[in-house]
Amino acid sequence: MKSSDAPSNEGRNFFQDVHEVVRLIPPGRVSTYGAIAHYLGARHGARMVGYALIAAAPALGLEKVPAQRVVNRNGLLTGRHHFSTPTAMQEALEAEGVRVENDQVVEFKRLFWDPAQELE
DNA sequence: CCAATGACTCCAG
DNA sequence: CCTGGAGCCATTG
Repeated sequence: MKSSDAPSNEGRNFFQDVHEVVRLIPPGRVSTYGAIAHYLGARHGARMVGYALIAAAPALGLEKVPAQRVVNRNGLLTGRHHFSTPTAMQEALEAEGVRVENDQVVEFKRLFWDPAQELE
């Protein structure tokens, strides 16, 4: 197994790790890609975390990954376009008690949940 | 195998 | 203060 043999064999481990952290996010809280990436070691870059959620998108019904609780560092719902509906992400957040205004999480800094800090 | 894209982040002007 | 460009790493074509 070198390059084109087992791409998702070990890679899936990374996704599963992201899924676990995202799943551990308490209701009414939000996290960021950078925080998750940093918790995993900040070696993969924040972008990979987003890709992990894309890979987790079909897993939303299987793994129950609350990707709506994951936003970018600005608290902006960058990935809402990847949801079933462009408002699904905001609706889900508001259902959790998180207010979203102009595609941005209100009091995001206060609702920010850092796995490396909370889980330590 | 090489090139392009992307749910991001940081640095510089 | 706000806008733009480069960096990073994995997935996809």
